[in-house]
Amino acid sequence: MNVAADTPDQPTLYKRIRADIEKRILTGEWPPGHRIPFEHELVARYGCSRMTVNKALSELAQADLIERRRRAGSFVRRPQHQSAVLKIADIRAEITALGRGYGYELIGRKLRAATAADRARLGVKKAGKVVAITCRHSADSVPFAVEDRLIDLASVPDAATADFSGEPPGSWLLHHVPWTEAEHTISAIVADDRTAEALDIAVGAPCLVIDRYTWRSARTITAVRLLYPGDSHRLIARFKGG
Amino acid sequence: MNVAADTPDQPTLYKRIRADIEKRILTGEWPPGHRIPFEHELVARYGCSRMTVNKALSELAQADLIERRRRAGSFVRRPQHQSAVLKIADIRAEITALGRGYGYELIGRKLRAATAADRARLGVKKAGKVVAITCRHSADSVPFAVEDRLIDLASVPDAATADFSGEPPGSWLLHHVPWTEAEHTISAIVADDRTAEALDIAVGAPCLVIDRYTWRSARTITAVRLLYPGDSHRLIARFKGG
DNA sequence: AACGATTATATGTCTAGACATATAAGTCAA
DNA sequence: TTGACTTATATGTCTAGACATATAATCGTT
Repeated sequence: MNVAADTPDQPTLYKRIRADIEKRILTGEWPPGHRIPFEHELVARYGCSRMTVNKALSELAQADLIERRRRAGSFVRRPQHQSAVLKIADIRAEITALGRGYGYELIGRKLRAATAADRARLGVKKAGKVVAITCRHSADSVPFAVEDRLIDLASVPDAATADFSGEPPGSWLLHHVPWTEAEHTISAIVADDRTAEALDIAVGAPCLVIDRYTWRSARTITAVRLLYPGDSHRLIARFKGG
Repeated sequence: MNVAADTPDQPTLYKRIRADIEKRILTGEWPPGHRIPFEHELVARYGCSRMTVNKALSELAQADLIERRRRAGSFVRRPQHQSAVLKIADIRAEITALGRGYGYELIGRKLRAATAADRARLGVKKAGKVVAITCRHSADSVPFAVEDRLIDLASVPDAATADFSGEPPGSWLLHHVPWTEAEHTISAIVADDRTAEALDIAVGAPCLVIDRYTWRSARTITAVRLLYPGDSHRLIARFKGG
């Protein structure tokens, strides 16, 4: 009954069905708009029950490779082309992955009542206290990135007493505030005097900027700006689409 | 039997189970490492069959919110923190989304045998022909981005005769080569003479650079470099993690 | 030709079982 | 204490059905 009973079915059947279809889509054998065989046809082809086929197709639909339409069938989707997965690694992990020695240095730390600028940056309206932190990450003692961060104490009271001289605030927050959401904005600037000195680069040299705004259940946690020397740092994003 | 029989079960049951668990994770009620109720416990709680619970948990595992371990149970995962979804829209879509008028201008187009530099950029070893294109995208007649592209004719023969004077090569490729994979590298540079003139910005002004390398079934299609004025362009990436 | 009602059908969800399998935990011997 | 063996159990996959539902296609009427 099973057409492929002779092949070594190491992966489970539904995974094989999913891989078979994905391959045909990715190689272009089934171009966008092509109708995939109906579930009952795949049931006949693979000699399995409908639930098994359904699981394979559901996962393909979840991955946006196909679109499923009631009564009509399942169709290969037009490539999406707009979303890529961007790896924004922890800076320490990034540096150690390069086989270089990680260094961290706290430059400044202030606890203050939120100024108007602080509130705008955090996107909060109510007055409150914040911690402002400036620090530097280095690779083999060469400046790698400078970090300028604001933490909302209303959301993370523990940050008031935390000691950031030994542990970077990003890492501290990761262990104290689980499951946040964030938005990154990537842009480019040229180094001003302060930035140039902190990164040990020339004034006017290009810098890659990552602004990260983090919240948790609609509550602001932290806003951070990371500045990287533009000629030495790269962000990699991969995607599947068109 | 169904505990929530009184609630309006608009979404299907497995979606409600998934949403219930996701909410507890995202609010921190179930922190990383916490063991989620066993499938048989959820079966009892929701009064449904195991397959329904299993579908909910499988999707949560696929989204990396939980980790499933045989014999041990399902556990809330530590936030990932490294992957964000980056929206890299089609430039025309991006400009029209801003409510501005899109303009396109072909600056140069050459068909030539691949030089050593071309082969390095495309990541191919064999000699062959390529099309090199330089063009500019503008918003309300203001330069928005300059594009410098190489297309491998061995993979896309039609590009040899395509007319790129009216249609941007990115858009043309999208309609002629379905389902590709790509890698983006984002960096920052300062504008040199040529770039400054093309973007109508000052020499030494910061530029955001996106290098996109596209392939299809292990076959190179195109390599493109997009240069944006660094102070006016922003890339946004969203993610769920820590 | 245009519109409204009916029907057929592919997907969406669910059930109540089944056996496979990895592995945590317990057992026992060296 | 350690290592080898056994056992219990939670997940992984699958079946052979079922009914619900959205909608493409058909039919009938104006």
